[in-house]
Amino acid sequence: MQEPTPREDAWLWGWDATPGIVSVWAERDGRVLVWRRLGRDEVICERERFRPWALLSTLGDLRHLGDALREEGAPEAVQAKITYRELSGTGHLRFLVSAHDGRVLEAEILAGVRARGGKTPGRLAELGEDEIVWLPPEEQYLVATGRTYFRGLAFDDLHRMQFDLETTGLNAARERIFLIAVRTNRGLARVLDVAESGLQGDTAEADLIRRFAALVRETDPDVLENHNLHGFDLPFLARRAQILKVPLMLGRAGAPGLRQRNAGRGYGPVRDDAGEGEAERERGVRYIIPGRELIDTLDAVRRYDFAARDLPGHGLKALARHFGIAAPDREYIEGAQVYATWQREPDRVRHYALDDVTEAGELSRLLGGAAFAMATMAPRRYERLADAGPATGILDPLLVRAYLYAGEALPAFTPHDGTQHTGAALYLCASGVARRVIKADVSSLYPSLMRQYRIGPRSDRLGALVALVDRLVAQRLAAKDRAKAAPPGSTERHTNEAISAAMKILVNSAYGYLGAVGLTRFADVEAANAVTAHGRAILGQICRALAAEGVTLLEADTDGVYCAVPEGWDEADERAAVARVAAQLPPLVRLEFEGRYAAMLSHETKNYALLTYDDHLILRGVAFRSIKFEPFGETFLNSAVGCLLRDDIPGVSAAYRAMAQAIRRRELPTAQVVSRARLTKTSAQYYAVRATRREAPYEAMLNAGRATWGHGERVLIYRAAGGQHVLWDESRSDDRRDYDVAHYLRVLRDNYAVRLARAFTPEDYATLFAADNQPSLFAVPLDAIRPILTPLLAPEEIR
DNA sequence: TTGTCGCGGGG
DNA sequence: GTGTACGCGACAA
Repeated sequence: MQEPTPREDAWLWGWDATPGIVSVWAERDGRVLVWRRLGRDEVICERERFRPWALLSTLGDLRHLGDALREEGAPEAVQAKITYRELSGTGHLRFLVSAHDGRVLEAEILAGVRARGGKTPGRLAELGEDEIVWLPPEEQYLVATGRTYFRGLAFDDLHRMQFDLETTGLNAARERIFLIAVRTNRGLARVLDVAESGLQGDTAEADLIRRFAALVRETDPDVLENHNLHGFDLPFLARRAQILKVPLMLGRAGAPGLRQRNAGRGYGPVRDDAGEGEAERERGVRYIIPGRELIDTLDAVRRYDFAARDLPGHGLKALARHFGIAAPDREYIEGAQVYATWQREPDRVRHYALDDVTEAGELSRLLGGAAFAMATMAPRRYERLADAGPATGILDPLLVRAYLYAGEALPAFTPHDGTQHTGAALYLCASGVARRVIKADVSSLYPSLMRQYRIGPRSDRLGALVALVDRLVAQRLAAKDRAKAAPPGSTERHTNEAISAAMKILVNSAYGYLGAVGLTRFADVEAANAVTAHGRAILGQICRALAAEGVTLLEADTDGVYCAVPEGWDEADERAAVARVAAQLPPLVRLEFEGRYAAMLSHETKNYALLTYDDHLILRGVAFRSIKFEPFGETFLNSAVGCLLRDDIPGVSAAYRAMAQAIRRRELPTAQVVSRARLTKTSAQYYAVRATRREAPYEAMLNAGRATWGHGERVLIYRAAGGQHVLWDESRSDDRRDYDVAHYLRVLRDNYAVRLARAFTPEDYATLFAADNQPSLFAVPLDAIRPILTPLLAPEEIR
């Protein structure tokens, strides 16, 4: 492999060492404000100028300038209105033009385009991507200077403020803010609310917003953050401030008010859940403030879950519990109950809101490091990198900067030639119960293949994408080693884990970049297909080689294989077999021993249960875990599948009979049979369609005497004897247990017991899950029943 | 039944 | 000046 060169490090990190940049605010005219943190309590704002630039495919549209257009370095260039430089290579976008004032540059290019006839664009942004590269001013500045955010800073050096609004409802047009909790990573924790002011109505809310803005300015954080900040708190705050005519001065410079920027639908920020009659708000608007970065922890959560896929949901409370950051005395209040609780027990709501901001801050520290680390690499604002897709939002800017740094012309977008995109391989090789299971997988298969076979975009003359992947992989390994060597909980460890996470995201998006035709400049479907073809071949090779080692294949998916090893093997044997298979693979494709399990229930592709050697049950896939499951079903599945994998077959049957009996005798509390529903129709909408189609959640509302409800309300319902739908109130102390026994017995059988069907012959299954307590006369004794494993696919069939 | 759209979050 | 995934439920055909 090639030695690292300074050039490739400049591609990845930029080249200017200016430390401590925490925010950049640039104007089209070439003025830029740069905030730099020099110490814990010192932030300076530097006023600078940069030379706005654009990259054009032709100088034709600037010919009208005559002598006012000069080549860079020419003697007359100093007085020239616009200068240019022709980049090397064969790329399409080859003229780097610049001016003292970006508005002049824009005006002259537009004048030329209009003079050419045909188009009369009002803004450069309307020109085609094959005619021009015209970045937002901050990015022009960062690309041209080689600077990035946060050099020399650790994540905890940032001054981060979390704030959380408590409101009377979700609709900013008619509901109010009555409380704002504020917290920083430096120990501030404060609740501002309307009660403490003694004011009422508009005056109280306006006063609250003013006090909040004053606290932000006084505290002067670098970052404002919260969970769903862009989707709720900022738009709500902006709307209330507008309605109440309160100047909202939250930034470090400029006029009051939040400015908007467009953002795609991907992160779904602003949507008005107002219900009918309410003006639809534009989707995909985000807010920007000079001098402070606005960070939404929901973005970090989505990015994390994109790879990890192990989150129970994306709500703050569930996340905090999942990551173990919820305090033991955490106050919980249902969203819809917050205001009512405030009127009765204000201190509970204050506690609750402080718990919210505390968890948001912890969550940010836990998952926000990757975006922080990306901001030390890519030439974009931190807040943009925090919500950007890794391919179009990060790799693309890195490549554009790399080409300009190399003085190389950029290619035009590759047109879509209709080539079909081909995908990964997925095989279910056997279903049922297997023992002594191991998982072997290739970490980062696709980028490894890109590196191994030097597969990059055809138009990438510099080979920059594959070079970036090389550097990212090497430096990620180094960061992982540094993290491991650092003490747990230390800044050193956190920083290096964040770098590693960021690099992993970028490495894994390199393949997606290739396939994103029309979205990324260097997209190349054929290259992407070459990668997946190699991937399918490698998976097949791994499967056949493992089978030759004597193991039984269970499931193979993209880059990993579950299989069962023969009786008598110990862990050393397992590792040795995987190592022998790994040795047959190309050097950069690293097959790893990922885990070993006592047993596995293979149900369908991507749906299985595993029992670890320390007796933990892992359920994967919608067949085994879903938010829709009734609690009793979840309980039953856990115990029945647990018994199955522990080889306690009578236990499986006992779990079923016990649950059936608990339902039949109504020993099961009603809370165990409720299911969750979200009311997506308002009461009026439901009345309109009720005649044609009745739906359980709404019928439950009506039966409970609730004639009206809002959009988005979450309810718990169950089916009562006689088929009536009933609303379940968690806070109710009495429990009549009037649920529909026959219905829930069917649910137990058809939705839950059926998940174990692959583990048995049909006869044995019927015996184990007999409808009554008396197994049929012909049935075998329970302890004679053995689980089965059914082969579905021979190793030779995996190609 | 099958296909398409829209959601995930916040009070 | 953006742009995502994936699996699911709701709704329409």
